[in-house]
Amino acid sequence: MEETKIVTDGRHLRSLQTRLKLLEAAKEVFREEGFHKATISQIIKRAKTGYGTAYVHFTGKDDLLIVLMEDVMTAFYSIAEQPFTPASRAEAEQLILQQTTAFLRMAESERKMLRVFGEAIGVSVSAQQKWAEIRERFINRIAQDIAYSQQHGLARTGLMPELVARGWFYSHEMYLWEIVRSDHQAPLDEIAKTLAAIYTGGLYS
Amino acid sequence: MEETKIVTDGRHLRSLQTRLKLLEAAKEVFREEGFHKATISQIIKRAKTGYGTAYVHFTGKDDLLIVLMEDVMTAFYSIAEQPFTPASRAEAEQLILQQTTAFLRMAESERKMLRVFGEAIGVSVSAQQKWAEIRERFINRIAQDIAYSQQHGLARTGLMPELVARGWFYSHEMYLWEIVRSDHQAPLDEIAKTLAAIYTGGLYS
DNA sequence: CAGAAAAGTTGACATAGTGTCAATATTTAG
DNA sequence: CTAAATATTGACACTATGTCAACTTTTCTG
Repeated sequence: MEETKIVTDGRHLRSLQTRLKLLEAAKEVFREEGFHKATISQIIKRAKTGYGTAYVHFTGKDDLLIVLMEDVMTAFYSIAEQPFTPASRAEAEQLILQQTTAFLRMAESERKMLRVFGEAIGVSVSAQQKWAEIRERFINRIAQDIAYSQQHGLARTGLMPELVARGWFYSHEMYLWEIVRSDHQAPLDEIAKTLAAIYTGGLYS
Repeated sequence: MEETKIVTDGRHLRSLQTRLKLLEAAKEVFREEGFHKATISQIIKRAKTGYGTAYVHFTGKDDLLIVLMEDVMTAFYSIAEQPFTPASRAEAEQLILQQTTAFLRMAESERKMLRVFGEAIGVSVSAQQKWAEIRERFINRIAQDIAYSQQHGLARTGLMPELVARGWFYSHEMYLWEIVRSDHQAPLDEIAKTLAAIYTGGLYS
């Protein structure tokens, strides 16, 4: 049974301070340099700690980044967990457009850290796992929404909700990275409109 | 004006031999170790050349891999360049399912090298660029196909072909990486069916 | 065909970063 | 005040990269 105890212990307090200094420094260095170019030496220098200290508090660069990602993750989760109980097809379409838009806007508002994270996903196994967590949570939730629509006679049956949800998330995820890198040509709303339209109505209907 | 000259020159011949030995060795090492774990030392050892030699022929590990990707790329291009001139909506749907299936099967048949390439994309800028080339070529071609369908009254208008094509490719690309990593749960044909169904008919039609 | 020039090959070296650990400093407890 | 517990530190060993001056092989030329 794990328990979060409030520690007034001065030693733990100092340790906690150091940990926070390191996290703060890491955030700055990551934003300025990106994941690959950022080094432990840069981080400890800015945090004003010794080299080894970083390895006492974190297992390495990945670990440092993953802790920093928690904030961004909660924002993601709040989008995924939006209630979805439409009574009509029109309402369903509206909700989906809303969710799509919120998802893409996130890319814009959290651009800096997501850029670093996107870079890390390619390199670090633990960053990859963390992202997979976010992704699976999203996909599960969307799959639930699809099942709901199918059960209420709003959406066509005969397609597996989990597979549709995965396809949905994948196209959104890639557009997210595009926006994070500022590679996108079209305005954000146009992208959201297109994604939602294809997902709900398809190209040939 | 560039020209491919046939060289009978013994020096160039030796050089070419070395280059090929390096490429062959690199292919083997990459497949066995993956991109990150593979080292130049391993490669030159297997190619039986000196360390510096690798850097005479290639600018680094990325460059070596990119040359090896050419084969895989041509296979991809042949799928993208399949003719698409359907006369009816049914024919269009059939062609799309075919293309989707071919794309996903590629992931299976070229799994080994694609796995390495997928790893490299996260690390190496040049691998990233090479993949972007493949992607853009695909997207352009699909956008053309969509425009064709729109112009012939088969597909709905009011959506930008380029944006739809991008969404299409993105969901396919991610499923491709999933298959490459053998992470996929559903059988390949089920995935293809779902992707094609959503793309053509949407979820709510 | 000798020997100079050109082209190709090589491994030792400088550089850069990681992660570890024995020594050191600080805090708490008796 | 001293010993034990905890936290911090930087020097060190290690791994890999990319460069370059020296060396080898091939071609050219008188």
